[in-house]
Amino acid sequence: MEKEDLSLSLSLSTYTNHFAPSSSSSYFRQRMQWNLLLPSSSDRGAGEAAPGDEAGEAERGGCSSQGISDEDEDGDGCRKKLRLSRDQSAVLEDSFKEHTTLNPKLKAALAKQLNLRPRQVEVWFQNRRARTKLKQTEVDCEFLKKCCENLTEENRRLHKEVQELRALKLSPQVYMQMTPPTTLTMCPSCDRRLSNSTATAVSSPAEALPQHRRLRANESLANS
DNA sequence: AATTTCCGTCGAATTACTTCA
DNA sequence: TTTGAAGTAATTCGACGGAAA
Repeated sequence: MEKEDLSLSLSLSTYTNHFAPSSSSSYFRQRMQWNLLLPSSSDRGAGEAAPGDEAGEAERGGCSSQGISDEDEDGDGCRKKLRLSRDQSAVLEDSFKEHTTLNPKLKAALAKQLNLRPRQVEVWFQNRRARTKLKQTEVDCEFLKKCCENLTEENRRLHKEVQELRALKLSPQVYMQMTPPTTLTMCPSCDRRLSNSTATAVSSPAEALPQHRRLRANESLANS
């Protein structure tokens, strides 16, 4: 189901570390399950961040777009950036683990629970998907780089081998002692590779990468 | 049944802002 | 204190699919 979260942990951990929600994952998961069904008034909104809480920073700046009132959508046109509180991020994150896409019902429920506008929830999910994709791209890129290095090395080795064989051919004494090429069914290199091939998990990026993508494609299908 | 229009959502690109080293 | 980089919320735009007319 959630393979991509592996790749996400990189970026997200740096982000969530700001808020240091140590071991709060299960707490939030549970909380979300309850709250999505029973949005509680005790759930403080971002704008109501307690003093000393990191969430308080969300209100810095005077015209925060945080808060649920729809009248302040743009108003003076200022685009103050809110910082989602630790709680808000955790709930959204948990929700994203369940579904990477939103349906209108979930969007509304999350918005209500988190005291955000539905649009903000929508934007968060969009950006979150974008981050997921970016991370996956980085992982794919690293993998291809490794494959490229391996192939380069293999190519170098084969070139060397060809040179050695040519040298042998030019040396008559050694050459005459060799088995005629017509009876050579498999060169040593190929032979070696053949015996190794079963032990190689992934033989080419072309094989492995599509599998990456297939997994994710299946996941998104399952989520839709 | 086929076409058009509207609406909601998406991804991609970009901007604007915050935080931190 | 200033500055640049990184992270991310928000905006814009074009594409697409589904529902209604």
